[in-house]
Amino acid sequence: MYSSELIKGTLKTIVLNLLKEQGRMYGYEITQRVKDLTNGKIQITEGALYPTLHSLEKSGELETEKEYLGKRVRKYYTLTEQGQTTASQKVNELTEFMQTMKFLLDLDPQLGNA
Amino acid sequence: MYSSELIKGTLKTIVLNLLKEQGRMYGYEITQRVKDLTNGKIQITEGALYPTLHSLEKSGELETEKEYLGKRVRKYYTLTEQGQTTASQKVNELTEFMQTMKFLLDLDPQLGNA
DNA sequence: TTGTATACATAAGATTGTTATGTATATTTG
DNA sequence: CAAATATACATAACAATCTTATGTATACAA
Repeated sequence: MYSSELIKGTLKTIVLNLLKEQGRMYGYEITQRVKDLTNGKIQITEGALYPTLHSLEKSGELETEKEYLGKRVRKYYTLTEQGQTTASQKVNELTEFMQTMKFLLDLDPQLGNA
Repeated sequence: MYSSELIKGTLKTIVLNLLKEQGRMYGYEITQRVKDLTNGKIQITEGALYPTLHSLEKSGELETEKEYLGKRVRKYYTLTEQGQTTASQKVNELTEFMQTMKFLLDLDPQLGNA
């Protein structure tokens, strides 16, 4: 598990990117998928995820449809067109940021990028 | 300039690493060095830096000596032994986190690490 | 002499996470 | 079958950490 400060600021990007690749997911599924994909190293808490999903929906990046499994409810999220654009931008920004950080930490001196 | 959320959680690592490489720096110098090294893409604000330096000093990672240039004061920071250990740990953690994030964002599918 | 740079510091406010709690159904296990 | 665990949503109190604004003070450039 990584110290939680690191995850700050990347959560929206993770969610948007996952939805871009998977097409349609519900909240709980996102937490499990991220946990699986990272061998438990990144664990999104529900207290962080649900407010983030609501916020992304409010700002027009996501739309929802409810589905009923027997009596239980699931809220599926999909990217809007705007959300697709935002997803790409966020991923690009994070990628560039990580390259800059690598350079700053002298981990990839040969790259010479900044 | 990167959106500021991304910098959250990496500031301590940046500072500790810089001091590890440079040996001795003062606050303002750190802001300028980071700005230069990243072509202005990462700009540490003083409102973020000084509290961080004070916190790192309080927790025993840094020690200070004052220097006077005429009438002006400068506070030079150096890593303690504990600070050197912390610096390495933080850099390692951030590096691993970035690899995990890369994998999660599917930027390096061939690596297969997580 | 006025603006910009250097150099420190702190406080109010915003953002975004953790931890705790709540509700409710479904499934597994002793 | 009862109890624990997993699924699935949600929100609130609290904490950490950043931005923005403000303050003090000296040095230098236009």
